[in-house]
Amino acid sequence: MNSDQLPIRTRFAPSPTGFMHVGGVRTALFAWLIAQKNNGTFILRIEDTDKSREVEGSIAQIEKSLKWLGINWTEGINIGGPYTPYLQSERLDIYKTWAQKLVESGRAYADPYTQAELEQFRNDAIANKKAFLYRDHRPENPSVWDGTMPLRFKSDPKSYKWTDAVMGELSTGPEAIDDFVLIKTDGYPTYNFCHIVDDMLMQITHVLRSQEFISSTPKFLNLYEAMDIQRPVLATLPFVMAIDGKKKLGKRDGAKDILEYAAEGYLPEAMMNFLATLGWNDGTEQELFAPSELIEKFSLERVQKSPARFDEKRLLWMNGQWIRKLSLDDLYARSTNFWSDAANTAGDDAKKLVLSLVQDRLKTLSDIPLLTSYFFDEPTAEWSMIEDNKQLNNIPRDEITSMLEAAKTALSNANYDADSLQQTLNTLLETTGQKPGILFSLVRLAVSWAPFSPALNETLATLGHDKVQSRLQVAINISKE
RNA sequence: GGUCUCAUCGUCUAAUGGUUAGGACACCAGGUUUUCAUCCUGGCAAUCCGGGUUCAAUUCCCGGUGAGAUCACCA
Repeated sequence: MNSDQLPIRTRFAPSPTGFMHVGGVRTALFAWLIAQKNNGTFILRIEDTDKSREVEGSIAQIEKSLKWLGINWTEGINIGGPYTPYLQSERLDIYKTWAQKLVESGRAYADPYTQAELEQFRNDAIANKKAFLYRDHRPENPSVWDGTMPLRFKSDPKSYKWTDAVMGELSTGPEAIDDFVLIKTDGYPTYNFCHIVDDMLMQITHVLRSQEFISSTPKFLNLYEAMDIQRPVLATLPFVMAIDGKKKLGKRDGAKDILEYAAEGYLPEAMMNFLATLGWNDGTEQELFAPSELIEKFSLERVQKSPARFDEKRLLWMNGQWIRKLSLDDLYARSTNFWSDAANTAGDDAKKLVLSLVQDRLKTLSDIPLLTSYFFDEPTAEWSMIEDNKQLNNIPRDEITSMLEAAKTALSNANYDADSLQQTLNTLLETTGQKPGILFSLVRLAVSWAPFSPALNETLATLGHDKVQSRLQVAINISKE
């Protein structure tokens, strides 16, 4: 807790067991924000000590996810730093050294029992309605640890009170402390042991982790004492819950890969904003925070203690807000992978112009094809759209035809800029004596055959004279059938 | 079962020993010469329950209830 004067160093230390979901990313984000805010260092360490759970390609996936969000590490995997290596499987000698120290100080011993014997102890405890504690079965004269048996921590059960930077005052009784395994028989350390060693050696000042670790914290406190090391600031983050479930968001419960959101056209700014404000706020009524504002304003003290549901509707709204904040050039640069094939045959200027019309209508970048298709592809006329339209469904066919013809004539001589076209359309309203709700609806459908589109004058201007003329002619022909 | 944590609108949250308990998302209704979106206006909607302390409790205390976590040679 006396880490205030030290340079702030935080870490994110995931296991390579698959993709990253929003819960994990939020933990990384908060740790990163603390480091950024304090001009500290954010470290990426990989905890690959369970070979059976390892998933091929996970590390690359984790790196890609963090990079997409803009969470950059300046020390760690693939970068190096003063405490290399940052892959735990390459640090086995280090853990062995520290384990040996515990053996020598009498705080670790070889576990003589088989799995079956352990199982028996456990079952007996359950049968007697007692909590199972390994330390009730400590061997009297443990043999020398040669690596063929698990190495266990010889705990010193006691009550603890400690302060968590998020949760506040926490306490437990001695029952929470047991002799846990430090080194497994495969030679790898357990998380419980190696993260303590690494955090110490890597000079980590703030340890942020998710709520499931709160009940193992007393074990860590006990080990810190046994190893005589000053513990870092501990911060426990509440869970991110699935929106419909009551369980923490996890891969089994349908949590999505963060990169799926990228593929669906969410902006990293929106995702970061959303995750940061899921369980944190700055005390004002501000909802939208740019990354730089988050860095400036974030604090662990204002992190919520209770779990939060992951509300994708709020994320969607936020994404729309962030899309609208982008300059057209920036938006265009980010839209590269989202255009339809037909759109991609058009030039940059054409696409950019269309994009400017739909920017306010986008919730995600993947809405682009749906909102812009008729600018690049000839739409298929669906007369039912006129028959089902509540403004148009009572109008006789011949009147529809004559309106379309009048529009075609008026527009054939128009100047194709938005202002002139609005003039033309207004004049057309007068000459036909129609209400805008009728005439504009009809023309809009005839040139787009889309359920929605930008303002009519802008749509026409963007389509251009030739497309407008030919599409109106198609509509006229159908109206006469 | 043991241990531990949490509890304000449907959701994310603000606030305070005295407020009409505020904002945002979602939803509903109206407005902006068509539609959809944006934008604007309005509406709906919350302090888990019971005791105590107090002139006053959503806020402090205790007890319930509910929810969650953990009890691995996983992290």
